Amino acid sequence: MPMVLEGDGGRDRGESERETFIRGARRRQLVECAIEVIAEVGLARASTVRIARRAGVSRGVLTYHFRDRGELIDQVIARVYELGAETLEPSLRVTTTPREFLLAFIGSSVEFYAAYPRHVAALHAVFAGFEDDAPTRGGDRRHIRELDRLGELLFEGQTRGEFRDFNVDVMARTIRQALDGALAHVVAGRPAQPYAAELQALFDAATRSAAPPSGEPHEAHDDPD
Amino acid sequence: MPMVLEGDGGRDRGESERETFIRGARRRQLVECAIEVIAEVGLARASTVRIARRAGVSRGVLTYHFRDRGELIDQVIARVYELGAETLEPSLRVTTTPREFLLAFIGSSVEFYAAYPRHVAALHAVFAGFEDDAPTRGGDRRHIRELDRLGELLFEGQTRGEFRDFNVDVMARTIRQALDGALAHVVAGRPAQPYAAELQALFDAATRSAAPPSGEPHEAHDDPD
Amino acid sequence: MPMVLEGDGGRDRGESERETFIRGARRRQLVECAIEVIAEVGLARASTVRIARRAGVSRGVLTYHFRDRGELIDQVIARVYELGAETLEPSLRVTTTPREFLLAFIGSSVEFYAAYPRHVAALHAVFAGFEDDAPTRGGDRRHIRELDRLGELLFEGQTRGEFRDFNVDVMARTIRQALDGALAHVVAGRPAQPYAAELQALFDAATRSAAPPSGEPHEAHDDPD
Amino acid sequence: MPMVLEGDGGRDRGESERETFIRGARRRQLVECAIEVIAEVGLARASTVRIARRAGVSRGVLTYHFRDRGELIDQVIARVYELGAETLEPSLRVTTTPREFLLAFIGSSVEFYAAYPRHVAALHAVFAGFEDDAPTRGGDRRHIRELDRLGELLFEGQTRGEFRDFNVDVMARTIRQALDGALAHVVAGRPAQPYAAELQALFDAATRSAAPPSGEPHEAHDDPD
DNA sequence: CATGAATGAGGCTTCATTCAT
DNA sequence: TATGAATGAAGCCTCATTCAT
Repeated sequence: MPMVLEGDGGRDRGESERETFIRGARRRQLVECAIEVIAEVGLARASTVRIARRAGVSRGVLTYHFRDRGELIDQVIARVYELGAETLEPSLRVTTTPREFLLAFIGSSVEFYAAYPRHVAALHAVFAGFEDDAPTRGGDRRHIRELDRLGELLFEGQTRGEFRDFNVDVMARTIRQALDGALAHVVAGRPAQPYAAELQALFDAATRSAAPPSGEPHEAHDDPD
Repeated sequence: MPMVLEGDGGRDRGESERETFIRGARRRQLVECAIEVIAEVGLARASTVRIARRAGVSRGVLTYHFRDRGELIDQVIARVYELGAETLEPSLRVTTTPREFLLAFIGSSVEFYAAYPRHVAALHAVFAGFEDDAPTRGGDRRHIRELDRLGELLFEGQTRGEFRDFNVDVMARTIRQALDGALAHVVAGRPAQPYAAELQALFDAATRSAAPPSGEPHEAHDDPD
Repeated sequence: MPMVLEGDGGRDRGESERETFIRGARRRQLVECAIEVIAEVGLARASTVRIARRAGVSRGVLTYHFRDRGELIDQVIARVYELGAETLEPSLRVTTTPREFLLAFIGSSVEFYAAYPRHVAALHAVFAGFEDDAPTRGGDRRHIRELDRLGELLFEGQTRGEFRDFNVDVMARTIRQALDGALAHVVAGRPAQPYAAELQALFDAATRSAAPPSGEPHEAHDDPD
Repeated sequence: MPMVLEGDGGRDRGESERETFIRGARRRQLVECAIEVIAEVGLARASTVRIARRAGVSRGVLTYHFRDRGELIDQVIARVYELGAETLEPSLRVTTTPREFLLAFIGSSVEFYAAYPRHVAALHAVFAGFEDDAPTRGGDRRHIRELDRLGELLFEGQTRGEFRDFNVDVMARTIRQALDGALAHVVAGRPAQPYAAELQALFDAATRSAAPPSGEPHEAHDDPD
């Protein structure tokens, strides 16, 4: 979940275009509080009362600004994605090859985690808790789109000959999972940069197309789907 | 969490209440039901009433056989670890080098997921939900031990020269995360074997030391010392 | 409640005259366990499971020997009254005047508490908890009879001129309450004999018919009923 | 427990949540309902649902206004102590000697019981039920303070020569118990005043020193020192 | 805009009791 | 006689939500 490749920065834009400024500010503030609480106690324990208490407002405010607890959670997701996009995009834009992109993606993702550990932890907790909620939620689709996007880049690398002939979906998913692992590391308060460097080296080694020795160490490159 | 390297097979066995055979059978049956429900709806939504309904018994039966919801969950953890140990051990015992061990570990882990997708999904859900529950749970320590164990093997591989000079903790954590990804894939009903093969290739590439002698990528070179 | 003037020693005699000896022994043992548990944790928390555990038997045994939890409690009451009668009667029989009787009654009651603090505490807890149970319980009536009995003796003392002209019911009730206070003192582990001596002096002073000074310190000796 | 010598009138007032007027009124109303229910069925059977039903509100209202059932009970205790202090203080303030104080204390205590029989019965039930609940409760300490206070007065009476040389703790405890007996009498619907007069006479007789000068039983002899 | 008040569903647990063996 | 197994009622609590002000 922590992978953020694109962000539309506040969905619902246009749903009620005439958002008063104060209303918007209030909403953002509440979303920040929700993020903190979720990061600290998990999604299930992040009750509206707890979030309201953190914000120093009454319970009703939440249901006033957000029709639903669900909508609040959606805004949490949107906010973190927005932040993620802001953080990642500059680094990614300057890359020129798939390999560079991959390394930059890993590196700036971890940097993002280090810069906003609570935000990302909250997002992670939200996705981890979604098995408990309604099966289809806003963020999930975004999530899928991300996997697709990373997949496209890996595929492009293979086409260019930069990457070896791995299954793109497996690799994309594994990268995502590896970054989740980095998140746990960072959230635990341990140094981010070395972890990022290790991951970069790991996936560089895992993807690069050094002439594979004959003898086929492992079978099957069939589409695992 | 899906990594299972060791299992003590039924914790608390004989703790002052001798296990009647029938009692043991009932408990196992209830644990299986709990596993199914947790796998389907997640830990938080796996209420005692839902589990009891699944088992076709009254709610009280659960608190009769398990002092606590917590104890039931503990038994779920124990059961899956037990199964995992049974499944993995044979494959792992016959390995002779760290690399073989690594590949076998990945391969038979995914096999395990394919054989017991619901069980492993339940275990995964349990650990995912633990951030919300009491911080220290029985299975958690087991978990740590696993990471240590895998780390030791990776280190041994580096010592023998089979593996390159990566950070052992990062690699171990990443492997674990990658297997979690495999679990999601398998639970979604997609073929396990090709996914396993891809992961083996991925981590083989990610771990192997420089260019091994051609023709023999890096076959078991049992330290002749 | 701790006042015990008469005991019929095991009511229900004749209800099932052919009580096997073993059955009777079992029942007595269970009653003793119930007494201990009630004395320790109070009536409300003295659940059948706790009592059974204390006795080292299964829960079913209780409902086997006693149709009801209520019947078990009744037996507890009966047992303590029985003990009380055994303890008090010798002391009381040798008295020859109402004043002697009163002092002996107070003294041997407190001795009884000191000899069987847990039993008496259990009885006390049972009566304290009865407001929660069915309003009319076996022991209650016995209780009333006791008050009557003490009242008769006080009245006899007044007739003989040994006692002053107090209201008999009020005095009887107050003596009973004072003994309850002694029970709390004894159960708390503090020395019984001095407390008894003080109570004897107190009620000796309160009842004796020294020529009351004119001037009427207090009005109304009307029947307070 | 029915002895009320001092009351701080509403504990916890202003504890971080300022008492809205309406909120305060609601709370008081609910406390009154709780008092009625407890007086009628005892503490153990005074479930939240019963209290809510009595108040004509939903169960949730209770946990909305009182974090806990325990807090509600605490408020019951506080309320009755508050009432007791209001009732007793005027009578006690005008006394000038320990003996007067003792008689006024007994008299106005019973008056209090007669004025608020249900309230006092509830308090009594609460304390009777506390052996089953958490051992240390708010009101308990207040209780101890009362015994101490009465003890001090008795001691002062001995020092002045008004009272004979009894053990102060035993006498204080016995007075308290005697008042409990009066409560039972009053709650049963029988006339309070004659009972009070009897108790006054009883403890006057029980405490007074030797034979006081005839004609003036023992009128206030303010220590002229 | 904001709040306090109220609601009712849902969850976990304890417990007395019944039943089949 | 004794036991383990099972049941269902009742209690307390948390929580998301609605409503009137």
